Amino acid sequence: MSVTIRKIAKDLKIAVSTVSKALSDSHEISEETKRKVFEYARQLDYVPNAYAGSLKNRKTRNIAIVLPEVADTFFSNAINGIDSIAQAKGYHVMVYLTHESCEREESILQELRGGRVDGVLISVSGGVKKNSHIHAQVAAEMPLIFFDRICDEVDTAKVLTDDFESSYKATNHLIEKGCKEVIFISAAGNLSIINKRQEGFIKSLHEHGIEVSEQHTVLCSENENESYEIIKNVLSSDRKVDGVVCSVEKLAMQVYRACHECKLSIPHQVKVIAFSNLQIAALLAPPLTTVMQPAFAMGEAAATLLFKSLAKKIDLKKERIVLPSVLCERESTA
Amino acid sequence: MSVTIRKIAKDLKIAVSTVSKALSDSHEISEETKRKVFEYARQLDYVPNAYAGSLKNRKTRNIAIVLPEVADTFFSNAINGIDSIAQAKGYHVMVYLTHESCEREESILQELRGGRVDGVLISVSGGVKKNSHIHAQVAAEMPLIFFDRICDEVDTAKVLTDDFESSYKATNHLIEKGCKEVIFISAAGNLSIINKRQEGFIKSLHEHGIEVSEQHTVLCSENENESYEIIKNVLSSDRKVDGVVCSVEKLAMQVYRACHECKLSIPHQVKVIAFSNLQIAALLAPPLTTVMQPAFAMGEAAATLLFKSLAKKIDLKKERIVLPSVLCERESTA
DNA sequence: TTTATTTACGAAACCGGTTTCGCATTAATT
DNA sequence: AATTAATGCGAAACCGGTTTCGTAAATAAA
Repeated sequence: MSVTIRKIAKDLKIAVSTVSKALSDSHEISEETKRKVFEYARQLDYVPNAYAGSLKNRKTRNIAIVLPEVADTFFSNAINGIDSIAQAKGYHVMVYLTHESCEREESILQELRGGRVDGVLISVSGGVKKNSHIHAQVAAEMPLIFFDRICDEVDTAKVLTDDFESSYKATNHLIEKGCKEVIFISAAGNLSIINKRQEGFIKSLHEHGIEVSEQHTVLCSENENESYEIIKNVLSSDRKVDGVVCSVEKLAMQVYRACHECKLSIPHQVKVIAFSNLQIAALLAPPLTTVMQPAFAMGEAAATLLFKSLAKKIDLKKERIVLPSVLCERESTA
Repeated sequence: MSVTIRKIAKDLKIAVSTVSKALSDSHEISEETKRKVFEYARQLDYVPNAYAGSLKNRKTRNIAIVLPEVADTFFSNAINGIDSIAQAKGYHVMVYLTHESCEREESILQELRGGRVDGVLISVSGGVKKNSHIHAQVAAEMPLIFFDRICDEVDTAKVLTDDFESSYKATNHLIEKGCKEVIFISAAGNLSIINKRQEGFIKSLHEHGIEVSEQHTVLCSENENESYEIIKNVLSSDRKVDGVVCSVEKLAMQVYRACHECKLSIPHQVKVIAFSNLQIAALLAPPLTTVMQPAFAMGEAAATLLFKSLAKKIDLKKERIVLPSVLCERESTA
């Protein structure tokens, strides 16, 4: 049995409401009484029940982060950014992993409608089924903010990077370095950010007078080894691919593996650039040129929007924040 | 206003308790009534309030993970392991980052006593202040389980790896590969796992007839660049260090940086082995020999213990699970 | 037929806070 | 001195569920 305000009230022979008001430092209560209550509460090591009050005022001081996975530098840094703001505001963070499953994402969002949290920050899964209706439904009942992997159809706040431009620049970079046969690889799924990146890639090809075909975009799998095999096949084909834009961090590893396996030298035979936030990119063999997203700042921005919304200071529907990515040139594209 | 059982009761002209029982499929309620209630609930898209019931039965179906950081492969994999079990059991996961600060850890644990969660999984911070009394206090009120970074003084369940043995083997490995001047580097903090690893290191030196001095163990900093400088100084000194055991993943990066900077060839001049779960260790220049901890399995084990405890099936005080680490030999120690 | 038991449901307490409102007592105003 | 306002506190409702207990009607046993 933990200590409650009723016990304090009983022991001090005062009303429950008096204790409650005293603890919240209400002006209705005399300094004398407050002192007594605070003193006794401290003595009993009173910790208020986190959810008792949440029934009445509908505030849990919990927020949810819904994302595909945590073992990815972008996401873990984003969590860090969100957490830094949440901790400062005295909020608690719940983490939900979808593992790219739409079904899971759907059931998670469904559950979140039960008032377990005050708001949701989400980076949508890359599964097949579309569940934007669920997103919209949740957003109608509580603040919901997209970060990075957004859902265009849902009318709420979004925090993202300049995917189109940065992918365009990344592709330009490869071509300027002399690549003739560039490919764009992505994992399965129908993600807006990947589409944007692919569009940027295509724009670059167009501008360099390259005729774009389906062969230029390679669709990998969610499974690492499958992706590896697909990449190996493409690289070892007689197309003589000499440039790869990896739209996601995970695939960069498989490209490296494939190049090692096929005895293709990076950057001499194949140049590689990847969207990645890996800190150790500089220590790879060879150091990997990356498009680094401002993951921490995006997390901060998304969380800040959420708390402003909770304080009724803004209308989420009007918010859209775009932060720039940074191209870090290294030896893999030298 | 979300829909509540009271609204359902009112609309259906039956009692609140009837609705509650019907929804929980109680035998007290006729199939006929249950059907009506379920039907209407589905129609209104009823989602029960997550915390209303938690007041009465003291179950939130939330668990907390308290750990130093999330941008570390060990921790992110451990979270994955925990989450996999939690999701299966229908529990929700709250994540708390301490950033190695004891003060933060203390205030987090203090807050958790307010019944926000049903149990805690913790990997303690490496700060200076000792706060095992808080751990003990929390453990007295609710299930608390240590994983990896344990707190010996607190009498509750612990899930860890064979730190002593694996460090002993790692050091043996270096010496067998011909290293004469081996050092052990660790970050600041007073962690049991680091102490164990250091003891294993020292045992190996002893057994190989090496006289152990303070010089053999190098204390780095929490700050990356400070650590880098410290490591660089040691490696470039006239001691001719030719073997490094990194007790934490983060430091391996700094060792690589330092070797590159000082033009020390790995493994020819310096051999490096690190406690690390990095998947891309094999892609570093050169591939890094690692002691891999079973992070996912440890998370699973810890979560499983927690849920057994919540089901009153076990006494946490008697539980202690030790999982073996695996030495992955690569070129950095060739 | 009478009594015992089961079935199906309702009323109300309860969990631990917050908040509204009412009522003394004291202080200020006329 | 009489009226008004402010102060300090208590009783009780409330949030949205669960759970206990009581009871009327239907069924079974005596």
